[in-house]
Amino acid sequence: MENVRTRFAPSPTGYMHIGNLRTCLYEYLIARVNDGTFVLRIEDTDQERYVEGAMDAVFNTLALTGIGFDEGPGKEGAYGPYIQSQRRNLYKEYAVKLVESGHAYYCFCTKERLDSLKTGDSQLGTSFNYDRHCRNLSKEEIEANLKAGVPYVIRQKMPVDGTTTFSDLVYGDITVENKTLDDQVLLKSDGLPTYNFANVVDDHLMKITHVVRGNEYLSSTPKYNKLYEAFGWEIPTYIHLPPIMKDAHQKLSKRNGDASFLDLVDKGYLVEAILNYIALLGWSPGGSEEFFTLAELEKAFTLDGLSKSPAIFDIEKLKWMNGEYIRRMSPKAFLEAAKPWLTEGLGEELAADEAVLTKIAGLVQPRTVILSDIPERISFFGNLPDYDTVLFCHKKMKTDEENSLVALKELLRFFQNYKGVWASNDLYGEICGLAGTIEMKNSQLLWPLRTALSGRDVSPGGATELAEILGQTETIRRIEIGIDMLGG
RNA sequence: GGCCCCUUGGUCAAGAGGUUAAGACAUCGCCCUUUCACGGCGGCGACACGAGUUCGAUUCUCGUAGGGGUCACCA
Repeated sequence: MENVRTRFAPSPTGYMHIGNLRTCLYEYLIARVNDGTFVLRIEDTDQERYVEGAMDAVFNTLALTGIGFDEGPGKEGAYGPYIQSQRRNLYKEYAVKLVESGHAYYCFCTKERLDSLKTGDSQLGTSFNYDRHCRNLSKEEIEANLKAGVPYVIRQKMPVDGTTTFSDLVYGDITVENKTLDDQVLLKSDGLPTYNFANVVDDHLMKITHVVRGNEYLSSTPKYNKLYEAFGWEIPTYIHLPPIMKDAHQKLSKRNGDASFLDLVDKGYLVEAILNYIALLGWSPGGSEEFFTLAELEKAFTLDGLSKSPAIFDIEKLKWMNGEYIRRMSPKAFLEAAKPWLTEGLGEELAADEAVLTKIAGLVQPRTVILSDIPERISFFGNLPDYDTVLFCHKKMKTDEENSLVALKELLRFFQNYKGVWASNDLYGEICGLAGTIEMKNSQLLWPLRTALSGRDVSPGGATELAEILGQTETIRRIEIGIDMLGG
């Protein structure tokens, strides 16, 4: 089999959103699974829409995800350059070739004429198609216009009747009537190619075998095929992907911050989890295994698992998967990843204590869904928040303000005299023992303790786990505060 | 509006003529438990509709409805 070559061809007009990334991922995987080549090509022929920094976003995203390209900017292969603006002089030659072979023609129509055609059409409620005014100009007219320097574009000459059928790997065979095909512009009056034209020329020149893109291109694909045929080039395999939706009606858009890959990373989603989740949006591995690393996807990916219908981006499932990835990390890896967030929650000073940091990380790891949850949940370690004494009342724990006060007084005495090992398990055992001797339920000591230590209705870890981290002095101080608040 | 595409629970999705129509997320309940979370067990919940083909259609065909895409000298 010939060498499979796929390409990711972003235009630098904004950041990478989840939909772009998924397309990129699939293109990469199709190459990998076939031992093929993955090419990165930057399509920047529209100078007006160019966005500063957009190229960096592409490179950063690829670097972060581990999706490596085999050829592209900075990694020249045999078919460069890989930035379209650096190929600008290449396309005209091909457009002219098409004119000569009778598959395209010069068009001298003015913008004004085209505009009036359009408004006429929209009044009729029909779609706009160029009226082919210049399609049959005489040789003399063309020569004269060119000589006089009249601005022109080159248009593709579409067949007037018959049908065109193309084959897509996910959508099957699709047939359209040729009369619906517009004589589209190939070369703009500035001498640069349109996207559709540059795409075909570049894909051919770069020997792309599998064209993977969003299904919004489904309706222009017949025009592509006519171009390939006109040149006598081999038509690539098409793989059109359904969109990723924000809800039932709207595609994920660049406007929405959540749709940006880099934003999700900033919010504390793990790169691996995002990649794994989006791989599953529009592709099914067949079995029931849902967890795939990039390396595993490179082996497991199959074209027949691709779906035709749009998928809604479900942040809830991503969250779940992110939590799973976090729980599967080694404590060391988690500490590493969570460090900035832990520091934010604890403050520089407390976070500098490696032992404390490690313990808190241990408490927080099984409870974390996204990293950005962390700071808020652990801030009480550094500063006891103001809290209301109703927190001491818990029906199931059988506590109220009255018996909580009793409990805290007992606990204060206990901690003041405690000489044993300052570790959660030891403390837990001792406190349960104490409960027995003063005839209270374990929970009637533990709940008030946890409340006094955290000032929160929920905390990552139980009473003695918090005490272990807080240390004896701080534990005593917080119990005294609790007693004070309960009017003791 | 023309043309093209899509349609299995709230969401992602298996299934490709005969299944009690998988699984996952979410949700609900129970258990575990020093709060929360984790974990375990269980519940609720779907083939858009109508014809046709067939002994039999979620699965094939045609319509209808709903949704999406596309109709630029943008990509």
